[in-house]
Amino acid sequence: MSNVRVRFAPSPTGPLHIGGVRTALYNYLFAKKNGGTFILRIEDTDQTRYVPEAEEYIIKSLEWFGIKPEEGPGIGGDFGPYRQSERKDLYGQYVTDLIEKGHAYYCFDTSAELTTWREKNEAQKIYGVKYNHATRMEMRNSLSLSKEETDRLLKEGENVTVRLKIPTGRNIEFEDAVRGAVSFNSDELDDKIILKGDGMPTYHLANIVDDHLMEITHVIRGEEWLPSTAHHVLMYEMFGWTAPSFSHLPLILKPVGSGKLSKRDGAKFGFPVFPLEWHDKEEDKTYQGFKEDGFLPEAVTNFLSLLGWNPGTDEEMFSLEELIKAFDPSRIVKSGAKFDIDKARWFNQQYIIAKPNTELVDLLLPIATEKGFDVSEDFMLKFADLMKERAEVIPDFFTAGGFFFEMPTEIDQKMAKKKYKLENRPHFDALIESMEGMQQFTSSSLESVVKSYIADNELSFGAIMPILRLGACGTMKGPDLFETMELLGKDTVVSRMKESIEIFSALKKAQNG
RNA sequence: GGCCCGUUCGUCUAGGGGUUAGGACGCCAGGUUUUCAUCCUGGUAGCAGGGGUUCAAAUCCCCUACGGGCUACCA
Repeated sequence: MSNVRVRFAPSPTGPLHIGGVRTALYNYLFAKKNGGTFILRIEDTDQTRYVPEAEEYIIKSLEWFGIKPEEGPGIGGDFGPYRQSERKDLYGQYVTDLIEKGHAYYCFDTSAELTTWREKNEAQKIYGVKYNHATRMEMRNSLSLSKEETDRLLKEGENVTVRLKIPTGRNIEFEDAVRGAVSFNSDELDDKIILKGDGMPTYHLANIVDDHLMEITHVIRGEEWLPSTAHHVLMYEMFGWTAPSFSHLPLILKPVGSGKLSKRDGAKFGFPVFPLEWHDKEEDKTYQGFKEDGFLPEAVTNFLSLLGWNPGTDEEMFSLEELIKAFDPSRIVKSGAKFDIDKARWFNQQYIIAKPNTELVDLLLPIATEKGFDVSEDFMLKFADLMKERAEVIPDFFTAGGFFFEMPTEIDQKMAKKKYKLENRPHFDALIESMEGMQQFTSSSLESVVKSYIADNELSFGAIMPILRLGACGTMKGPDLFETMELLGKDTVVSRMKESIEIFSALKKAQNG
């Protein structure tokens, strides 16, 4: 029995984005690989940025991918509650502990004062001024103020925060499982706030306390946390706790340009950055998710797993189960990866092709119904089979295979003019007549009827086949013509052909003047 | 500005002293298919730059450049 315990700890400030999904995925894979436990913890300590729908969205998204937490809000577990807001009362004693040990101190500066202070410094071209060993005595806190003054201010109780007292002259070194040794000079670190004016802990405190209390053994999170890990390591030391192992994941970057992938990039580049649809109330805007854009969850996890990790072999098709077997955190890449939607689409196509037709129908039938097409499950089964190799995403079935449901209003006129010869009209009329007379309208009988007609009349395939396709489908692109016709059915094919031949003839006559 | 992390085809990556620097996506060409797609074959294209160390450097060291992250009473 392994005691590996990892957590995915998102902040419910909005929809989970694709980078978050990958972080969750790697945590999940690592836990499963080691027979450990994967925990979901909601870090909702920032009440100003809290978005009520976000938590449910996060849970639903993970569910869609098949990433199941064993402990978490709504799931339970022995280490709950799993929402930090519900753990609020628990953090106080740890703050007191740090203050008593002389590792933390009270501050009375208001945020407005701090802002003014920073601006004043910036005006003198001093950028990124820090609240630290060099400046703390100029500020209003329990270190710089007299005991009486401190007590008085504490009694008033307004604007009281608690900061970490970072020791000077320390070299803080820790081993990152992805990056190796990382070191910081403690003189460069700021005295981070650990308890806010509203009584809520900041990420830094809550995270360390909860990771300790929940017995987290491995912290796998985004690279944006690397700099503050120095603080975290120091805090473990101050508390006298053993720090977990740290792995900092490379960031997922924009496909072009620079910077990490953001919410707006989806709209900008025309691909989703969220798993599921998200309605942003503030902007009154709806963002499509991977699901709505017709991606399969298993394709997305496969693609995402390879963005910043590789198995060390040439293999790249991995189900979630196979990923668990293959996952090795030591093979996580150090540098950021640009999001490549083309590759994501390729993966999706591979998964569509491999997916059983019945499962495809589960996805396709509701869409067909929504579009107002009255079709049977059996029809959709055959449709899925014929179209699956032609779809990168689910909607492609309907854009590329729309003619299975209705004759396109826009037919490929250019091709019709090129391939249709007026003198062949009698042949098409004859072919339509033979089709009408067929008992069995199957692809094989259709094939023999058409092919023997072509042979008997010493015609070329090129003179007949394209027109048959165009006449029945309106487009040159599609699955095997005879199988397509079989699925379309005799009545549809015959009536479409009759109409089309008239149109083609008219087109040709107009062209000839 | 400061601190930290990074840099191999356009993109994702393998390769960690001796390799014709490998694979995948994309793109191009050919084959298969009466079309399209799938599939198959081939091609295209890369070690950021400069110094060291070494018989030998993509690989180890240093510098530079570039990219990224952090620098909030946000996570």
